[in-house]
Amino acid sequence: MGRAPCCEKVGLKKGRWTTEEDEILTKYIQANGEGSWRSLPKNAGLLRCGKSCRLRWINYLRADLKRGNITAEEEELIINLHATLGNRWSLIASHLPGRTDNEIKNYWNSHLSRKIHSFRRPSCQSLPVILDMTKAGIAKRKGGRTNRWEMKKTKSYSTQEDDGSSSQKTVENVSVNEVVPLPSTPILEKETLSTTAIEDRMVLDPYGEDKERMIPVRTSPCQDTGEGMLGSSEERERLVPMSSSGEERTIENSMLCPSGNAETETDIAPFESIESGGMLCFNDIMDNELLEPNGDLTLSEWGENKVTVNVEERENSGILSPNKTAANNEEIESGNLSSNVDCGDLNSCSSITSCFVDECNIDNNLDWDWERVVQGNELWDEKEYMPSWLWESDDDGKGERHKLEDKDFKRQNSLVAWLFY
DNA sequence: AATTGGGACAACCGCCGATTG
DNA sequence: ACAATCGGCGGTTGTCCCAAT
Repeated sequence: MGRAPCCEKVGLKKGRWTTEEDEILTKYIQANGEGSWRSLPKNAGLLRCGKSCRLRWINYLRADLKRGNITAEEEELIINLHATLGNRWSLIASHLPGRTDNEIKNYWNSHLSRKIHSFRRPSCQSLPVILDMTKAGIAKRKGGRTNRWEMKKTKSYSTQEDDGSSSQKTVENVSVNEVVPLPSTPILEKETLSTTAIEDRMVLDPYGEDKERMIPVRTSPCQDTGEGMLGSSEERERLVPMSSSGEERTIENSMLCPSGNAETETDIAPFESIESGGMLCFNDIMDNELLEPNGDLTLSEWGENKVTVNVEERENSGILSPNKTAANNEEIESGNLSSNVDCGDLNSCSSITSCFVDECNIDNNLDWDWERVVQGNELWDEKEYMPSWLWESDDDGKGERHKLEDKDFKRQNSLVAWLFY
């Protein structure tokens, strides 16, 4: 039996709120307090749904709301929190006084996700995605209007350049036809995902009592200096999980990326990373995609070593406890990860750092060769308009991890569909 | 000056968990 | 134990505005 609608929909006004309505609602709540949203419109004399009233009050009429643009500090915090919490906007908002979940969500979708998108790095070659739209045969635009966000960004940030902190955010000489990564973004990520953020995540760990867990902080493979979100590589190395006995357990960098080392893989680090921070890396996705019908998880990790792990065995062995599995499922079902096409836009992924950056071995000394990036443009397979990086090997040979068998052609297609639609 | 395309964001929708009777 | 209700959340849509053509 379906739920009754929250209110009678007939005769109710929809759309933008007028100042008169705002006044009525504000006065009513000031007089009677929040709550009883269902009956509020009737009592207040508003032709609005109770939910609509609540939303209007929470998002715009509350006195404690902060007005104005998101500051750099807030943006930093949002990025940090999103990396940890995923799309839990209300949780993120709770860390930003005066900001609402809706506001943050909109800001993320319109500003930050774009940044992340434009900085998406497709392979271990540390190449950002450069889509030659004319080659790819997509998104042919009529007009030549400059990307508005770029304009706004340039306009808005240029005024801040004086203090030297934001000059990195200005984009210059950007060719219209190319999605060129913002040179600033690595710095941005490096700055924003600092060790302070790690501490925050530790606090935020919903499984705080589980000492076996460690909040994984994914190091951006986009760092060209080896300094990732954690800062220096030494800092990353220091970040090792502690068992309940206080004994260090080394998981190399498997939290960030499976290393291909069998011993490391038994730690199933990527799965821990899922539940700890709601973060899923590319391999998580791949792993899900490659889940065999019999429950075996085929992990063609990083090439040569194809490791098959039976989920049941893992659970029994305590590597992945049932509740952890449940957590995984929850994450997956809740949309943080969907192995089907519904996931669609990468915006929907739980984490900026999890969706598309982590198929890379972070130990790679990442070099951003911008010239090559612009000139090379080899990411699309011209024959099929498919991004060849998905399964073509990296030049160091490790890249075979993404090279699927020919017989898996259907999977390739489904994976591509999942990634791009 | 009109048209067009797209960004920003306010608002809506549907689902879910908690609470209540 | 069950159904109804409520509040809250996240995803999506609709509308407004603006710059480019």
